Amino acid sequence: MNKFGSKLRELRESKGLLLRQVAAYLETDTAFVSKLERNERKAKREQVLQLAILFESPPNDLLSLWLSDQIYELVNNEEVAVNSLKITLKTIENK
Amino acid sequence: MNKFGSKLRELRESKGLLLRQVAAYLETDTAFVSKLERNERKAKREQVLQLAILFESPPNDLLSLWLSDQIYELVNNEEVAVNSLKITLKTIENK
DNA sequence: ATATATTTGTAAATATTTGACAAGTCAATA
DNA sequence: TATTGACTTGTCAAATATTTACAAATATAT
Repeated sequence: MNKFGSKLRELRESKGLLLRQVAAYLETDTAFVSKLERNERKAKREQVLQLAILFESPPNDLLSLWLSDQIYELVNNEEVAVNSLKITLKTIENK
Repeated sequence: MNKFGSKLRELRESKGLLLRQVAAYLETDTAFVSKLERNERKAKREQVLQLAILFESPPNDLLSLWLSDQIYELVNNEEVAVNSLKITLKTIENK
């Protein structure tokens, strides 16, 4: 769904930061950050890492949500979504 | 990896078809089909369905491999790949 | 009402993907 | 060894998609 964006908003609000402060940190505008939070735009991998630093959050936690959103976006609507995910998991887990 | 392309080649060879015959069926050229088989090009969803008909193979089987390749391509290289896949699975399975 | 924060819309710039073709390799065999 | 047929590789312009920055709209708070 929008796990990454929701987390971002949660972290931002818990720190009492404004969109424009996060935007400045990422060297972009508030519209972009707003869109990140509502999953209307996709963050670059590098931006996820920067945000992890800003929010003192484990990078892999944010990366997992960020990647998961992308996977969801890819497989969502496909009847074979679950099956395909399982195939991929097996493939990866068997190195 | 290249599950879809490998399956395609396997099916094509088992039917004794030439690349150009499959290409004609898909209204494209042999180079494109060759690239599909070697995962150098991505088939359109519609082409997967056409191929399922040509090879009398269950559409969902081919679609699963086709989608799985795309998921793999997306998460491959990411340390958090497995974790992200599991998150996505849970999200989808809980409807 | 004003000021500040956030969201929405969009046009131009960028980037990515596609499709079609030409030229290449390879293997079989005349 | 020349030819043929099957497949692979490389290129590149056209078609698509994505990104970006900005302006405008809306919402929230004082």
